[in-house]
Amino acid sequence: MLLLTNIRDNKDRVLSGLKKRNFREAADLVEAVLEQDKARRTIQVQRDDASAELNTLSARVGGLMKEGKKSEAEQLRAQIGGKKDAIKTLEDELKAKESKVQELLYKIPNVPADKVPAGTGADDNMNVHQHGTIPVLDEGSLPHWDLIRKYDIIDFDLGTKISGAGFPVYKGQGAKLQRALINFFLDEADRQGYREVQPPIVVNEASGYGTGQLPDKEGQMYFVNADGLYLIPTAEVPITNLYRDVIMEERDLPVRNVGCTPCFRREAGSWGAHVRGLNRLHQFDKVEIVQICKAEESYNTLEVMCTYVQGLLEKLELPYRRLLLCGGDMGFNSAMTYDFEVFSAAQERWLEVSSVSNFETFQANRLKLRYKNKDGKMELLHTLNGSALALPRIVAAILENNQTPNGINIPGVLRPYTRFDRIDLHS
RNA sequence: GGAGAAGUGGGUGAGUGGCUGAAACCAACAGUUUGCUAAACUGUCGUACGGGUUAAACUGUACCGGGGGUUCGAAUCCCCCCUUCUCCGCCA
Repeated sequence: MLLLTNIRDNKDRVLSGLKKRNFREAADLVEAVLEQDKARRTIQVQRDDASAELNTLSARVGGLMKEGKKSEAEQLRAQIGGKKDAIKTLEDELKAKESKVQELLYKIPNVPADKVPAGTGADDNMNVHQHGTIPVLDEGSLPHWDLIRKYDIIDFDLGTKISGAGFPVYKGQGAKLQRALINFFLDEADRQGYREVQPPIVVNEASGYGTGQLPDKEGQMYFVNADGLYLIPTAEVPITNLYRDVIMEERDLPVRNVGCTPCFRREAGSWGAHVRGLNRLHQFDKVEIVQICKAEESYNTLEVMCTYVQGLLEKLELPYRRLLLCGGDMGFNSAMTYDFEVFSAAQERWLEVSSVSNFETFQANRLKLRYKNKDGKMELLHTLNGSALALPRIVAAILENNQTPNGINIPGVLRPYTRFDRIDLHS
């Protein structure tokens, strides 16, 4: 959520920023917010004045009672009675205006950072870094959805039976590969100084609002009706919400947390040609890094997080590229996002395996996540997060890129974790 | 799930209808003193949204777990909800 004061004071900057998102309603929404806010302030002045008067009169009643001037007190009391309705009305109007302003603010996405290019979609993203060589596969090489069948390591049919489409069952070496990747990612993060956390994977409504999944993406989350809880779409939600309503000590900054959780995505109506196999699932595991830092450090932090993600991909020996997302392709909450894509050789496609974002104060404003700065003033912190990494597409790329006639080679860095070097038919 | 108790500022904790935005203590911050550290002393010490000002000063309202209600007036009384603790039950 944007800061109202920011919209008020920097309207033009906000508007030109939002333009990069190709967000058509921006101008109307900003106008509407400012208008409603102005009306709100007018009402607040009236309400405050009326309440002040009531408070003064009430105090006078108290004084008269004390002095024993009962009849005068009674008189005044009767006089006050009539004013209460007016205050009540103003109070209600104020609340209505406040929620109107709030509602509008919820609809305005974050303002992209200066460096973010304008654009409407994936074609306008900037390829800012590429690494590794695209493997050339032998004749007869298979896409991962065939490989998992051949080696019997991931089973979609079983998942469909017990849950539904998009809930695969990992078996044998497939399950071990998953576990190996998770441990590898967590160990790497640990080495970089991230604190490991295991948060709940269902969250309440307030948490959904805190990180911005609500009200925007309500339909994309699984919802446990009986308890009013949402299954998390990413560990970002619980881990960032750890800091909701928190005033940090400066000495405890920056906060660096890592967690691995299952992620649940309904992805309603998004099934199509490119979602076969592991490319898009309803449930998958992801290791997420989350940082909270001071405003002046956040873009440096974003860079550091990206470098870290690149290191992981290089250790896994996967060819990848790093994209700076254009305004039109960025998520609602983000001010700047880099996507990381690995090349999946049999599909001959780039697959997104990580998204690293700086939200600036967009989440912190909702979370009320602040610290007291040098001047003793409350200041919103910046939140960032990134996948490090999402499992399924990494698995897909490893399987496809490393396939040989004799089996699938496990990247060297994972072998201490898998305790096998190759996925083959005899295991 | 059943019974009881409790939720106050960064912390401990006082406060059962007006003089309480809230005592006291601790922590924190600034300063004085001291050869350093420590101690002592003095002062400051909530947040949000407004008004006001070039900026301040100054000033209004709201907030004592959350939401309603009673009252001229609520941290204080009433109702609902949430959370925590204790006991019982159940259970990986």
